[in-house]
Amino acid sequence: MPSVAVPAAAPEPAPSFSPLYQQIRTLLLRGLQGGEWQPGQVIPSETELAARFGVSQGTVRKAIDELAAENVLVRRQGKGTFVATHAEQATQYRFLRLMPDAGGTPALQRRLLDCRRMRAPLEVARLLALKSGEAAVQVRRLLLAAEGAALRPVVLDDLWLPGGLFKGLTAERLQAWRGPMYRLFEAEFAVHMIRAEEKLRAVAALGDEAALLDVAPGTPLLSVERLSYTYGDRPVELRRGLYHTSAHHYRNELS
Amino acid sequence: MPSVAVPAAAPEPAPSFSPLYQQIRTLLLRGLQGGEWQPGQVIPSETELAARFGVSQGTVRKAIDELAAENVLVRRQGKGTFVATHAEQATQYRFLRLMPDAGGTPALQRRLLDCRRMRAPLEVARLLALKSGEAAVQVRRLLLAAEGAALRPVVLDDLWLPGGLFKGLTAERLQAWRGPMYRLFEAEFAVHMIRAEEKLRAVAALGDEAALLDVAPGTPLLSVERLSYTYGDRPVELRRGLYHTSAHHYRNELS
DNA sequence: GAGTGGTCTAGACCACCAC
DNA sequence: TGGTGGTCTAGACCACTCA
Repeated sequence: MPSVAVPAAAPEPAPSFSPLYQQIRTLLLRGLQGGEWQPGQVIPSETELAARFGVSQGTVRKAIDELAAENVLVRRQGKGTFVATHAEQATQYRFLRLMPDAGGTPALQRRLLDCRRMRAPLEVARLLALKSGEAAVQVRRLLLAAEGAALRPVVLDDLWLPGGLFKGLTAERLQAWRGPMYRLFEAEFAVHMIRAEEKLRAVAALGDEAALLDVAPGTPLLSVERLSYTYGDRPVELRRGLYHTSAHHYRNELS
Repeated sequence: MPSVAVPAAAPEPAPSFSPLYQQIRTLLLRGLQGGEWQPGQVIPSETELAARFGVSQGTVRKAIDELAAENVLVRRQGKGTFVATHAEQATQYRFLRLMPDAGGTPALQRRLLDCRRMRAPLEVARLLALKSGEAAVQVRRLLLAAEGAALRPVVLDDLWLPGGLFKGLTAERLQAWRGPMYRLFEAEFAVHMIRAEEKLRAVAALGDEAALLDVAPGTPLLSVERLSYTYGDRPVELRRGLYHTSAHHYRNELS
């Protein structure tokens, strides 16, 4: 008779069982979401977290393992575990899968075209989970690749951001910023993109798009619609990119 | 003087240190490559493998964890660990990222257009690491989606396979096969695709492609060039798909 | 040399599955 | 009821980093 089997009132009724390390994972995410640890900073050591949460170091390790696999945390042997950031060279264009056909790394320049506040269009509001009529910031920009001596436009990006989160985002602010846009969002607006979903399709370049990308109207372009999420699966950016794929391609790995 | 610092001839000179669990991982991969365990079958239990390799169960577990993360193995609690296969419903179109805009699952029908043996074209030979002049099998087929009562072509696939591996692959064989093509490759030719790399771009439909996809010439199509690999990073399939993305899109997740 | 993550072990117990 | 993977622990030792 190993178990006494008393069906006493369970303290956790419906959601039932969840492994300890998953609970620790949730606590870590809560700390990240609450800003207890900032992007680029170290979090406490595994031993310290284990003591704080009252579990063994191995359990904390498993929680961190998962977050590291999702690129939310980054382990560095001998140094500690860090909050992922879009600041570092290696992860600068973490979400950009565009590659030059010739090989090598992208090396793109930016050109800001527009930045304005507006009422979120219906579709944008729906995808960003905004109330109808809520404010949004729209940004339009070009990415250009050096081709010999000339600069050739390759990507035309249109972004929509929740106005409430991005108070004070202006063209001047964007213009002055050196570095990846997502880094600006982290540093100035405490918005940290941790994952994204993309929908790709082939479309024909329209008049104004064609002009900006310096292609003939009707040229096939790769349309990349991206919805980016922060902690808690909250959508915080809608981006529609048009990629001119004559000398570049979108790279993906499947397994 | 804790270390004696005798620069004796090291037993493992250059590649140096490799964790035990990585070595176990390699041994497991070797077993898979050698056909010791077939797709869909169970591999021995963690305890048994631990005994066989002379390590602890936890070390085997970590090796299996990695292979499971790469979709090479599949864990099933209470049942065992299985070799991944393209046979099961859930993983039937493991490498196909095409989704209907309306939502839901693809539900596509196939139509074989062509299957012939030929000398591998230069570019194909290069990508598949074939010797120049070596035989290749070329397959062309359509995928069609039900749209109301009608069937609309959505994908035009062109495949090239190494002739040496796919002896006896004929149009009749393909025609008669019910189920995913990758499952046929597993079952009849012992070729197991475990990962793939894709390059996407937008292109204009050419005359014959347009006709087959039932679109006007010049229509933008999503070109998906896929190189699939089996164990040991050996390329075994080159596939070029043209996706008509008016009612479907290519879905991707970033993190 | 102190502190961090990385590896490895051994053993206990739980949840799921099949017989 | 027995076997499987899943969780959790505790402790040892290694490799890397930095002062």
